Formats: sequence, structure tokens, C-alpha cells
Amino acid sequence: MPTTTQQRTTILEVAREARASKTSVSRYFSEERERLSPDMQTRIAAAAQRLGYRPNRMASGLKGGRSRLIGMLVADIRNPFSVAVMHGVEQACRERGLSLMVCNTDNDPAQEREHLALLASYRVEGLVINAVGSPDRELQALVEQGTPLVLLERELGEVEAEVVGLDNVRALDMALNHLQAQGYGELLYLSEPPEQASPRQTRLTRFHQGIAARGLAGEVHCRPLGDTEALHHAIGDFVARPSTVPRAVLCANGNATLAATRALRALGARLGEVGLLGIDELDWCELVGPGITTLAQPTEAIGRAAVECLMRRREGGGERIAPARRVHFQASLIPRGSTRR
Amino acid sequence: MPTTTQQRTTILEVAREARASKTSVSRYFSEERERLSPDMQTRIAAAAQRLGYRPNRMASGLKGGRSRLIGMLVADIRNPFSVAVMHGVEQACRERGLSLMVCNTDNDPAQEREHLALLASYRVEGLVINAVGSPDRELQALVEQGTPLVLLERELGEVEAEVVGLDNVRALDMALNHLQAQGYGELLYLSEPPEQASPRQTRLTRFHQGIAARGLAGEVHCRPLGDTEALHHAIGDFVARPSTVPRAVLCANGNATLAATRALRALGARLGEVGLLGIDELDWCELVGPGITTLAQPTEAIGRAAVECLMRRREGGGERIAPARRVHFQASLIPRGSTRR
DNA sequence: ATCTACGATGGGAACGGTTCCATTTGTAGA
DNA sequence: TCTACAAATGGAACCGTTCCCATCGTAGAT
Repeated sequence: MPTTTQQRTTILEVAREARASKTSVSRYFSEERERLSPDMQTRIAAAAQRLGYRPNRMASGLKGGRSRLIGMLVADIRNPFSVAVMHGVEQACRERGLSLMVCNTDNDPAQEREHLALLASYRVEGLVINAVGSPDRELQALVEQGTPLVLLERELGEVEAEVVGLDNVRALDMALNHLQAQGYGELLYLSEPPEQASPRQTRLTRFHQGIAARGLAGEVHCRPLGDTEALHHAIGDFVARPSTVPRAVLCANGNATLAATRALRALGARLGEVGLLGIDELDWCELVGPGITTLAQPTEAIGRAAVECLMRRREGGGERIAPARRVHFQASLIPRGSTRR
Repeated sequence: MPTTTQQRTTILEVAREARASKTSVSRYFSEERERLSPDMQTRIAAAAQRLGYRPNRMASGLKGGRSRLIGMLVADIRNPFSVAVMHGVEQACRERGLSLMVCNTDNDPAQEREHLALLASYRVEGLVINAVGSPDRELQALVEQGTPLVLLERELGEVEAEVVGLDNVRALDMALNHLQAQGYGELLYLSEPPEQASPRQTRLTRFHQGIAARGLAGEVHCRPLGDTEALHHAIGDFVARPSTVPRAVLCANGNATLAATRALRALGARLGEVGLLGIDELDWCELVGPGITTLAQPTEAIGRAAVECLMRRREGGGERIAPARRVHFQASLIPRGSTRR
């Protein structure tokens, strides 16, 4: 009883069926379809339909052909923000007839390198990167290979690539303005440890500048969020300290907001009495206590913009004229009860 | 000024550098490494290292060789449950030296077909599928082509493939037992419209059986969750209706839990007084009000199991002996304040 | 009428691997 | 000493495309 491992139809079979050469069939499935006579086109279409032909991407990827594939490297797939951006990327790709291949690096620089190499070997036509580490070498190789790159949020060393992301400076200003307007005078800034040139770094710096400019008191807790003990301790101290000025916690991203909310809950703090403002809007922010005030990022727009940059680059072809640019998006404030006293 | 489109190193260059044939180099990077003499191995390793060689997956995938690629089709990437499973899949893949290519279908059957074809054209060695529609034809083609399939949760028509997922019957029993034990006597079951053979269907059926067996009163709301108005109306009615028996809402998945929480909040209902139990554990369930009781799925385990099935199938090769199996996982109850009166 | 140009098509050499099969060499058994 | 066999290695065909270049008409220019 032979296993019917039916072979997929190849371009050659279609060619035979359509009484054409494989070159013509190849053309039909590429950008050069119009170069074929109408008669030829219908013949090929019919034959391909009849045989259920689909070009083998492996083969075409091999011989320099366009892969119609975009790669995306995500640092943490479990972060809703990343997923939302990814969704925007996806939609933009679909509209252009591109497919998206997503790799998650799980915040591990080693895996980042690994996956970058993988994507390169698939000859992706463009790459959207949300980096953890600094895989400069790999990225430089990709650039030299001619692959357009777009970095999310984070600029990387020497690599010549556009950066798409939030206008972090203005976002922090918005947050501080709001907190000050609501009467909070002592702030605790909560962030994961900022690496070099990351948005975390930008936000942190602006926090310092911002409180100085406004005459607010502020302190900072930058530890891995996994260290719950340190976190609870820090927040507990901050909340319990005797003072006449209302206090608020400012969270640098969604994970920080989650951690802070947990800590405040454990401490029995009333939201609003202790202010809480988070960067990144999440499903549940409206549901906790009086609602958590957030600064929402236009995630879909960021994703779409990334793909647009990619495409623009690709058109530009070898031209190295366009210098690496930064595309900034504005956050929008969603005020809720957690910053109302 | 020529663009330095530096070529990637090929197997041939490594072979030259190592004073070996490309066959040997190929062997070194495949399962047959031990067939090479120790001396040869070190030479090749050194050369590859020196030149930064990485095999081109496109090329190897072409000539019958294994692509070392697993595909995953996700119905809704924004669903945290899907992402969690995906994370399990990813880890299992990594441990086996496989790469994972993820496609999101955004709950659109058309895209589902499209992406399935795409993955097929990349000659993936296995496919983990979280289906929306019923792309039987495409799946059947893949099966005949010899690609191992694993379906998440959902069984599909004729397709011969393993199914990995929750033991929905027992999960519902657990939920009902808990609610009854906590004294809730009238239940509202909230679900998105169940399609054929979906886990939603299984859960719904068991709900009906379960309340009958326990002598509970129950009703069902199965509408798209996007229809907020209908939802609020239904929950409002349920809550406001005069009755002496405590009432609870049972949510069929994470999305339903979110929608129900919003509705209850809008209605000003106190959680616990009106019971709430959701299937799927989410980050925020512990944070809302007195905490929301959930039935957690072992998401990572499900993901890992899916990959294991795939690999087992692949070993089995042409053997069609092993019939399509179902791998069941047990949910675990996380009791919180939303089911405490 | 001849030349040129261009549009439509096809032939065949890559692309970078894998794999079948042949060759070389070392060694144990007869 | 001869044979047999296994281990180590290399040569070359092949996988399914794309792309360069050649071919063949035919229409417009000279």
C-alpha cells in the first residue's frame, strides 16, 4: 500500500500543460505578467488553475527572485504593545500583497542574532526590528546585502536605518503636565533598567529634566520587574513616607504599570489618593479600581509606518541618499480615576 | 561608487578554506557529522567560523532536504491565550533546533487559506493550526504532501490530524461545581457564537448538560462580543431580574470575560454579589475588584505538546497507523473574590 | 526592398545546497 | 597474501526557480 506522497506541481508541468516555456510561466507569476500576450496569459492561468500550481518559494528565494516576504523581529511577543504594533505591520503588509514572518526573541540577544540570521537566509525583502540587544554586526550584514531595515523605537549604533516610534520627550511632558495639573507633587518613576539608546533611556532622561523644570520632587526605581520584593519595598516606602504633598507613580511601560498596580493593591493603597499613570494603554486599565490613567501609543499607526518606510526604501533602491530618519508619533492621554484625587 | 553588496559565504568557499569537498561540509552541518573524521571536523568548524558561514535554508529546503521550519497559524494574535500557546510552541521548537514561522489570520477564513498556501510553499516540516474556518481542502493537500499537522482545540472535518487542547468537558464541570458550591443557582453563560466542532460548541453543550444534571437554572448569550448593546442588555436583564437565588455569569473565554467585566462595571454590579467566572487566566484578573475567579489553561504545555505531536508524526513517517488522537489537558481553578459572596 | 527596433517567447546557465554513487584507503578475516 | 568490507571522502546530478541572452516575427523608418 504505497503512501500517496503526491508531488506538488512544478513550473515545468504548468508550462507543458499551457504549451508554453517555463520562462513564460515564471513571468506570469512575477511583475512581468503584462509582457505576455493575452492569449498566453489565459492559457497559463487555466493550466495553473487546473493543476493547482503555486510557485515554490524556496526555489524562487534561492535564485535572487523577490520573496514577497517581510520579516519582523519582536523582543517580547507577550507584550501587548508589541502585538498591537505587529498587527499594524501585518495589515500594511497584507494591503501590499506581502506576507509577514514573525520571530520572537524572548528578550534574549543570542536568539536575536539567531533569528536575524534565519530571516536573512530567507531573503526577506524588508525587516521590522524591535531589538533587545545590539546585533550590529548582523544588521550591518543585512544592510550591505541590500535589505531595508526599520527599527522600532530603538536606534542602534552605526546601523543605517530608519527609526519609527513614539515621541518620547513629548509623551513624558504630557504625563508630567497632567500629574502636576492634578496636584501631584512627588513622583516615583518606575521603569525596567534602561539599556543604551533605548526608549527607556530617553524617557528616563526626560523625566529628570521634566521634574527639574517644573519644580517637582521625584525619584526613580529602575530594577527588573521580576524582583517583586524590591519593587514592593520601593513603592511601600514611597507611599508611607510622611509628606503633605500628594504622590503619584509614573510607569514607563505596560509591564511597569502591571507591576505597580499589583504592588499598590498589595499595599492597600487607594488609586487616585496615590496617583498612577502608565505609558501604554491596555485592555484592563479602565477596569481596575477607578480606572488607570494612561498615555496611549498609536500602535497600529506605528506598525503601518514601519512598513511604509520599508517600501520607500526599497523603491529608493541603491540610493544611499536618504539619511536615516526618525518618524515620531504622538501619544494621547486617557485620563481616568487613578489621577483624580 | 559601487554598492558593496557583499555576498554571503557559500558552502563552496568553506570547502575550499577547509580543504574539503562541499559534500563533507554539507555533512558536517547535517545529522551525519559523526561520519567525518575528527580532523576533518575541526578543519570545517574552523573554516566556517572564520568565514562566518551559515547554511542557506532556502537552498537546503529545495533539494528534498529538511527545512527545519515549523509553521503556525494563529486565528487571533491579539488573544493572550493564543500568544501564550505560541510561546510554548516556540520554546519547544527552539529546543529542537527548529525555527518557527507565525502567521496571523485575523479571524478571516480567506486569509487563513492564503497563509496556509504560503506556509505550504515554504515546505514547512510541520504545522500547528488554530483555525477559524474550515480550510479542509488546503489541509488535505498538506496532509497528502506529507506534512504533519496538529490542530489546536478544534477538530476539522475529514482531516486526519491530532488535536491538542483543553479537556473542555471537565473544565466546564469544574466551573459549574465551583459556582454551585459557592451558592450560585442561576447562571448566564456568555460565549461568542460557536461554530461547528469548535471548543465553544463543546463547552456550550456541556454547560447545558451540566446545569440540567445539577438542577441549576441557566441561560445563554451567544452573540458577537462586538455587539456591546445586546450584551449589556442581556447582562442587565439577568442581574436586575427579581429572584432569591444568587446569580453568576460564566464566560467561555478571555474575550468574554473582558466584555462581561466591562458590562458589569457599567451596570454598577458588585463582583461576588453577582458571581463571575472566566475560562482563561489573564494578567489582570487578580486586579479587578475582589479579583476574578478563572479557570487557567496550561498554555505552555499545550504549545509544547503540539510540537511533540508533530515530531512524533514525523518520526512515524509514512506510517498511517497512528490514528488521529486527542491530547487533553486539565484546567486549574483559581478562586478569587468574584465568586465569593 | 532592406534595415532597425521592439515585442513575444524560449533555451539554458546559475542559485546553494543535498544525496546517490564511486573511489580511495585501512584493516580484519580467510 | 588475498579478499572483503567498512569508513572517509569526493564528483556530479538534481531540486524548482529566475534571469540573461538568443530567436523570430513584424511594423515603421530609410
